[in-house]
Amino acid sequence: MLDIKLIREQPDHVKAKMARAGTSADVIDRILGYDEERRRLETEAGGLRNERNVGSKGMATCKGEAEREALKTAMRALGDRISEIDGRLGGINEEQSSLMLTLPNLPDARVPEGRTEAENVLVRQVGEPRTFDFVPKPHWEIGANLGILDLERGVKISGSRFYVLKGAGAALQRALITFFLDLHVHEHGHTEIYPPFVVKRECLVGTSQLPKFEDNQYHDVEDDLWLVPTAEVPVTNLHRDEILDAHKLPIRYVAYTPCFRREKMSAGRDVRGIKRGHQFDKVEMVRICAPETSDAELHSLTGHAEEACRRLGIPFRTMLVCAGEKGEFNTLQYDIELWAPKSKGDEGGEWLEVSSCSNFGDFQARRMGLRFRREKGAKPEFCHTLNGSGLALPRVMIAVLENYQNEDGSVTVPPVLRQYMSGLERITARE
RNA sequence: GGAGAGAUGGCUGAGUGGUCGAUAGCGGCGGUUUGCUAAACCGUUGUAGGCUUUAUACCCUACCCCGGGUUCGAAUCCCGGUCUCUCCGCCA
Repeated sequence: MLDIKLIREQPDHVKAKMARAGTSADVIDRILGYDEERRRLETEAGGLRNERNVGSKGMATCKGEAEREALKTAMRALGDRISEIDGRLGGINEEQSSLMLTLPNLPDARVPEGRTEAENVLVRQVGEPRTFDFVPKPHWEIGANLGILDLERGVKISGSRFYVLKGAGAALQRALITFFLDLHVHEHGHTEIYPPFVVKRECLVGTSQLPKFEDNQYHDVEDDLWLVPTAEVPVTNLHRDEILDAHKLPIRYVAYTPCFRREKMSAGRDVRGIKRGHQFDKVEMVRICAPETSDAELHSLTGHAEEACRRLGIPFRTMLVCAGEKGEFNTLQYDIELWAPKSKGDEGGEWLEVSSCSNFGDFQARRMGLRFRREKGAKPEFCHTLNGSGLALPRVMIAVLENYQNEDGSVTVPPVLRQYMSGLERITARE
């Protein structure tokens, strides 16, 4: 959420920045209209309340009965006017705040211009795609041949875009999760969190999935609980409505959770394999910090995600995401992509997005009342929040299977994962 | 799931219709005293909006879990909800 004062004082600046991501400026004018009306009514109601408070105090020390009745009548009239104004105020507040909740964030000046993925800017690439001396297979074939990935039975029990991992496939996923957690906890200084996998509505509002992306969420209507689409939601909301001591910042959390997404919009896209499903596992890093350190935090966060890729020994590249492609609620976003040589089947390989590292500035913090205090007696200020995957599992699985495949159909286990797989060096077909 | 109790400032805990943003204690902060520490004493100590103003000053308003209601007036009375605790039942 943006600061209403900023909108009020620099509307043209706000409009110009929002235009970069293709957002219309009309909504700003509507908000300003509501804001002006709101403040006018609040001032009016405040004055009337003051009048009533003074009058009511006089009531206790009133002398004559006639005077008392007259005062009572006058106060009752005042009360009626106040409730009338409050009624209008309630409506206006609701209109204004629901508009405020739909506004995007203002992009950082470093966000490149552009509408599509093609306009993202390459920041760095590490490693070169492997050249094969045999014809490599896509992961769905590798997985099926090894008996570690069962797409058909996933569909049978849960519907399209669900899959089953089996044997060494399930173990590989578990190894990746543990590897990522250990890396970010023991070497990158994060505290591990195990959060609930369902949250209240207000949490989704806090991190901005609601109201905008309601149709992408799995929602239990009976208890109004929502399956988390990412660990970002429960973990960032851990400190909602809190005022943190400055010396506790930055807070660095890492959490493994499954993620649930309807992905209604993308029917027909990325249908082959396990690239895009309704349920996937992810290890997510979340940071809460003071405003002046969030840029450094974003870069360390991105570096930590890159390190996970580096240790897997798979080529990756880091992209600075352009205005039209980045998440509309962050200020700056880096995507990290792992090379997958046959992910598009006969069309060949592609860079798979396995992490998205974003700085949200105070946007989420405002929505969830997440503040900190620099020192005793100082005014509370909004924190900055960030998050980034470290990493998203199915796509890492794709990259591992496709990059580490051998001519005989087996898959070499990346050295860094072997300690998490009872020393297994190679996944081969089994009964 | 059943029965009962409760929710008040950073914490503990008073307050049952007006003089209550709220007694008191603890903690915190400032000060006095003081070889040091401790103790004692004095003072101070919430959030947000109106509101960027020379000023974190003054003033006004709201907030005692949340939402409604009664009333001239609600922390206090009534209704609904949420959460917590105790006991019982059930269960990884």
